[in-house]
Amino acid sequence: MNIPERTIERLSIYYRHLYYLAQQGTFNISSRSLASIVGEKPETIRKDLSYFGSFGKTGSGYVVNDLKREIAKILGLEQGRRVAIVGMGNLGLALVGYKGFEMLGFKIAAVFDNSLNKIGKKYRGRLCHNIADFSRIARQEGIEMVILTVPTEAAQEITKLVTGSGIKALLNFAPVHLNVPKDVRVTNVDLATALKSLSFFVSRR
Amino acid sequence: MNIPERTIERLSIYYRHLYYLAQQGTFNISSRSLASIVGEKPETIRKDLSYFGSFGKTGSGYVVNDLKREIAKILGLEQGRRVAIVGMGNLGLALVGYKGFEMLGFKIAAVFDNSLNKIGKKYRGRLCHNIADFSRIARQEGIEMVILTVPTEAAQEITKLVTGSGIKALLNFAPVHLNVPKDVRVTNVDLATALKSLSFFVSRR
DNA sequence: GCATAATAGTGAAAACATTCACAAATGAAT
DNA sequence: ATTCATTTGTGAATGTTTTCACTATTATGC
Repeated sequence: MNIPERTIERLSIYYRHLYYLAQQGTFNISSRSLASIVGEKPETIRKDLSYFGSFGKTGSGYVVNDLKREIAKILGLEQGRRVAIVGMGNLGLALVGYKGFEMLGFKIAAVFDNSLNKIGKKYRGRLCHNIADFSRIARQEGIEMVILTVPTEAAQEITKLVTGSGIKALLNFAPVHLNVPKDVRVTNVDLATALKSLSFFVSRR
Repeated sequence: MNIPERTIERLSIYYRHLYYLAQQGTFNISSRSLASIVGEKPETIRKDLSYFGSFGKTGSGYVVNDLKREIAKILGLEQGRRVAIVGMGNLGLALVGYKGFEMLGFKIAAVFDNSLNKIGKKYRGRLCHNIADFSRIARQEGIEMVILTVPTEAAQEITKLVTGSGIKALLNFAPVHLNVPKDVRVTNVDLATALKSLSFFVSRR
């Protein structure tokens, strides 16, 4: 069966809210209530979950902790994935300090740059490595995913280096389309694009 | 006619690449070449454009500058929209310095925070205002869109303040679903979610 | 224990988005 | 001038995602 991409995105969102709910001690939740929290429709949530199994109980809904665990399993969050950030500019720096990542089971295990000003310095307790050493250190640290916050001009070249070292998942903040081998997954986060899309809706009001 | 949401997102991406192409002096481009640059199919590009008119010329493709201008018109980028950033934490700070915004016709006209440590300070040349004065300053500065980089706990409350001042477009970085009046548009950028979605694809390899 | 309300799960229908495939127009080459 | 290659724009076909609507199950109140 083919699982819609949007389903995966939504599962991530459900996960986060289940995390909050668990924290504040909520035991049970119906698809209806969860829907109103996450801003979706109840049937969307039920359908999304149905791709992976059936986790609820007719009449009373879902057990928050169980559902949270199931989604973690689906998304592969249980193993505490190890992530590297490449590019210690403003954005990279902001992301090293972003609590959301660690909270959800990601471990920022290494950071890289190519500038001599930055290599050897510590950023929130993490030693900045020379990007030239990526391959060795990535292996050593068990890096599985890379967050790319390098300047646009450098993005493609560094992508080549990184995928050449066996990385199969990239979160790319540079506003370019990266050419990668077929088995590598890229997710683009394009801040200016998000803003431009919004602008369209401002215009047509 | 109903324009697909993805079409709008893609137009933004086309726009940026047309901008680059224009800068480097490219005069003409076919849907085929543009497609390979932006990572889409040629017919997707043509279909996307067809919702708004017909801008190409059979046999020779599109004039880069003209198409760029047309898309700018569609997305409402021509008027140099004025944007405020609310929340001068790490992420807000990184975004004030993000060149992509200004380059594409957005003007970061004001920044806000609620902390006395930050109010009155300058961030990349912009005076940080007290969030309590939002309404007045937004009117004064002609703010149309807000980038929200406040802590999760504060996001809903500040959204209320901001929409209460007549703002109709929000780019939200806080990982919550914001409740807003029907005529307000919210785009969520959720960094941890993007990473989690990627994680799924790492798992299933 | 029974009636009523709440709720999950899910095929089927509807809505939405992409891709195909081709006609018509243009450009280039000779 | 004619042929051939290129390319757009677009209906139609296909594929994908969401929503509907219903069944079956569980919980609750009396």
